[in-house]
This record gives sequence, C-alpha cells and structure tokens, in this order.
Amino acid sequence: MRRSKADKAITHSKILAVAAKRFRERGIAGIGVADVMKEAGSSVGGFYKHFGSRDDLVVEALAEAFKDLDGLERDFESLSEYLEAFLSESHRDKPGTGCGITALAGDVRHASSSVKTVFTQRVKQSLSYYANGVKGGDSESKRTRAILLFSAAVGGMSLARAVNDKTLSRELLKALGEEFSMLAKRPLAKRIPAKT
Amino acid sequence: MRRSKADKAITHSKILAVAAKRFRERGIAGIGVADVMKEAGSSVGGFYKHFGSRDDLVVEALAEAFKDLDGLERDFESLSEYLEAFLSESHRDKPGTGCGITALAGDVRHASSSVKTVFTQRVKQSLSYYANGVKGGDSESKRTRAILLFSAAVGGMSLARAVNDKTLSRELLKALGEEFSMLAKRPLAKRIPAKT
DNA sequence: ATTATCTATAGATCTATAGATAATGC
DNA sequence: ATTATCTATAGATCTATAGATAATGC
Repeated sequence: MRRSKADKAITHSKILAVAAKRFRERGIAGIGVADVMKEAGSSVGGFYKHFGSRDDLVVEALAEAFKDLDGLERDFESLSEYLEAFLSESHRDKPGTGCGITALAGDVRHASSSVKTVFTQRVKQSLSYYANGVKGGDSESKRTRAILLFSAAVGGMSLARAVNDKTLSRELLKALGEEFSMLAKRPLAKRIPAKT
Repeated sequence: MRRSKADKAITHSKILAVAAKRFRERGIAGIGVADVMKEAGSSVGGFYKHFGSRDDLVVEALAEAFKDLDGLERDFESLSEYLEAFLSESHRDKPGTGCGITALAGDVRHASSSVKTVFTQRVKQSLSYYANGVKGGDSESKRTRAILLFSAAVGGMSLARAVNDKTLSRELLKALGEEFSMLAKRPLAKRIPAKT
C-alpha cells in the first residue's frame, strides 16, 4: 500500500489540482475533503498526511489556482486581448480553469485570514498587470484605470455567472467588452479634464 | 404555546429579517436554520410551518434583502450620490444591511434556480436604475455605461470586502469613486468617438 | 378541532482521528 | 523502522420530521 516519496509528491499535486479546480467551480464550501481525495484517486484517511487541515488545502489550492491566472496573464500580448478572452462566454462557463479571483472573491470574504492573505497578494499582482497594460496617462491614472477595469471584469463576470437569463448574461459580457475596448486604451482624465 | 395568526405573521417577518441580514453577512451557506430561528426568538421545530424548505427561506430572504436596496436606490437624488454612498467604507463594513446583489453574487452561482431567478430580476432592476441615472447619450450608450458602472461597483466592493489589506481596500473604493464621478456624468462615446 | 410553537431526534454529511496494512528506505 | 495509504469511525453540525403542548378560533 505504501508508495515512494516521489509518488507522495504526485498524489499531493493531484489533490491540489482537483481542489483548485473544484473550489473555483463549486465554491470553497461546495466540495468536501472526501470528494477531493476520491477524485484525486485516494481515500479520505490519507488526507491529513498531506495537509494539516481542510483550511490548509484551501490556502494551497488557491495558490495553485492562481498559477492558471499567471499563465493567462502571460499568454496575451495586450491587456485588451486579455480582457477580451476574460469576458468570453467560454471563460464564463469554465470557472474551474479560469480566474480564481473572480471565482472566489465572494467566498474569500468568509474564509480564514490565511486564505485572505493569499487572495490579497494575487489581487495586487493583477492590479499591477492591469496598470501596466493601460495605454497612456501617468502612473497614478493608470492605477486608477486598472482598478476600474479589474473591478468591472470581476463584477461583470460574477454577475454573468450568477444570472439565470442567457440573454442578459451575454449582454453583460458584450457591453463590458465594448466599454473596455475604449477604456483600456487611454485614460479618461487625459482626454477630458475632470470638472470637479 | 400557540399564538394567533397575526403573531405568526410577525414571527414570519422576524425570521425573514434575520435571514436577509445574516445571509448577506455570512453568505447563504454561512448560517443555518436553527441559528436563524434562535435569533428570531423561536426554535427550529417551528421553521417548517413557515417555510417549505431551507431553500424557500433563501428565496424569500433574498427578496426581503432587495427591499433594502429598493430603499437605497430611492433615497438618493442622483446616481452619482448613490454610487458615492455605495462605495463608502460604511457600506463595505455592513453587508448585512447593504446591497444584496453585491453581498450574494458569488453565492447565487451555486444556488437553486429559484434563487437565481429572484436575483436575476433584481439585477435587471438595478441596471434600469443605473441606466436611468446616467447623464447624456442615447439609451443604448446609457445601458452600456450602466453595465460598466454596476459591474465595477459590485466587483470593486466584493474585492474591497475580500481583501486583507485595509490600505488596498480603501484604495479600491476611492479609485472607483474617482472614475465614477466622471463616468456617471457623460458617456465616453459622446465625448470622444471610438477609433475602430 | 385546529394550529403555532416547542422539545427531541432521525438521518445525512462533513472534518478529523485511530489503527491496520504493506511497501519504502535506511 | 518508517511511513504512505487504507478502512472504519468518532464527534460535530445541519436539515427535516415526529409527537407533545397549549392557546386560538370556529
């Protein structure tokens, strides 16, 4: 029954891969330790030789999920292209392999401090990525614009996923795509000065 | 032990009030039937004379939570003022009495079809409210702008609540407030024509 | 007689632990 | 000898039901 240390490492990453996917799909409370272990090809009892607690799994699985996001951000040439893919129906329908921040923002509010810390760090990273991708403007307006785009992307996708009406869901994604195609290019403040 | 029909109605609304608050605060899975009943001053056993199932409570409590949102939307003279209050730290720190869409968007994705339907209807109502409040532009650009503002408000507040870092949380709300103060006034398309 | 509410509990589900099993690794 | 994994289960928690109690309402 016992396997080698190398095999244990494989088991460990299988568990993480399953958890990273299912937590994003069903929420942090949506899948249990036993189900994760079963899908990873193991049984419940072994779990606690891999993780100190269920919450430790959540923390590591969240970090694992963010690796997908790292890849996504890297694979696009511009923020505009990234956002277009982000707002796709394909991304909407596959939360399990998509942005972990969007999939779990609601859950993290009720999660442990450790989970929140991992989440927070990744939010900061995404904001840098967005700010970097915004065209024109000084660094402050880029940052502000990044926050608008990121918030709207996360919120819009959350709504598109929660809503029961396919037409509305599509409309949300499409409308954001249109607004983003303008907003991602130049900062508003540089085009027309704010009135104040 | 038995009380009058009128008293039963009072008990019923007490249950709903507690549930509407606690679901928003702790999430749909975050509080149980027994705790809701206890806080409403009753005991578990009576619950099923009031609601057919826990899910029925979720549906009714969501509708109840949206009454607060109706009130919020009514109490402000302009969309800009509404958004300023929406993005406040006070609203961030009191999800139990705040916007139910923001508080529960993540949870609704995993909820029953009945819950999704109630949620979806209220999303439509909010979008109308936003579109109505946008200054200038034709009805199509108002609608698109409304979707941007609403998505960013929901997403930004969700992030501000999930994040572990007070400075970042405040920055998110502040930046959105700044961008909104411009975006809520005039549609981008009417100021500078899109390139494409 | 009906029924609003209560106490008690059945039954399901979930995290975590105990103890057994058998292969690894010194 | 150590340890990776397994089966079994303790203990907590949650939804829903059963049956008792006593006040309402016909």
